[in-house]
Amino acid sequence: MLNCKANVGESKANINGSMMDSPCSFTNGSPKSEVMEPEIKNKDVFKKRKTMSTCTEQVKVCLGTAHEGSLDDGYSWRKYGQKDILGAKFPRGYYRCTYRNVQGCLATKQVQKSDEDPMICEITYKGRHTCTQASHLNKTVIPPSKTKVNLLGENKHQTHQIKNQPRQEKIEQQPPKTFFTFGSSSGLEVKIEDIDHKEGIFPSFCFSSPSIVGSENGDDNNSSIFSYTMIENNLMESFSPAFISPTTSDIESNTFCHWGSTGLGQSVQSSGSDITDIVSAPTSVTNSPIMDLDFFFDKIDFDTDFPLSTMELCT
DNA sequence: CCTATTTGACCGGA
DNA sequence: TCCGGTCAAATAGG
Repeated sequence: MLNCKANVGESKANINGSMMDSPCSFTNGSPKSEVMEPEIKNKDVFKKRKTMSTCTEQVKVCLGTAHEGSLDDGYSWRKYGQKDILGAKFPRGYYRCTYRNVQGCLATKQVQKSDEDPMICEITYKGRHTCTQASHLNKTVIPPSKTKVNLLGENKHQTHQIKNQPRQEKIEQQPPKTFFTFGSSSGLEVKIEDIDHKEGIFPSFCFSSPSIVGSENGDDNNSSIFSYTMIENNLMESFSPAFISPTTSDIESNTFCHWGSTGLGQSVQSSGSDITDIVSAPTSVTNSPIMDLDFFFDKIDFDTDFPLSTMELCT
């Protein structure tokens, strides 16, 4: 955990410059540890409310024709409640990590459909995964054949959003500092915003579906900027192995993004700080040298600058 | 039988 | 008192 903090600090990845203000309290040995220990002695206080709101991450996901169950961030979740929220058209679902009891993982998430667009799910993550989920590691790299990712830095409140909005490529007002863009104009757009904290709690997202190749929508992605192949062969090679390899020996996933496939193009937007966060964690574990991602991301605009030859590799 | 989901009740902060 | 979050019994599914 100290590493976590240290990395956050060192990784100048914090474009916003506010990362050091993070209230994230996931610090080993901290008396304020959020770990909720079962209060066996006193059953009356069993339902004592947790206070782990310091680390949250909000994500908006457009489901398209899929249902929310198909959303897969790489972790296993178990639903423990559903609640009608005042002023919201749709009930909010409450999920906790499947391994809560087994491994004491306190990660939770809330899923609620957007009022404005039922196709959009707002997912709020709370807490950090302390579990080690094999499924998470296994699912790491199953990207769609053609994707377009948009990772952009946000200055406002580091909120993560994930969206699938074919009609709007970008809705941010702030000039993006860095971004990838996977997927076509008709694809799934994923926007990630980090609201309350400066650490990436969930460094990766996986929108997986059984159909990856030859999906009914596969032909719609001809306009994709680059494909997974391209990412793997070109983009990812630009990073240290510790960063890109989902199969490294470390338990903590070193993967940056998970791409499953819905058969639709997908795009991901993430703040640069998150990218750094993602990188930082594995770095602290592996001690592997890692390149300066800020430099990297600041230099690249995948929408326009990626070599055409690379695109051709993807076809 | 085991695990996951549903759903009404309960808790407690605002 | 309201309402969001959680619990846990009932239920469903493999």
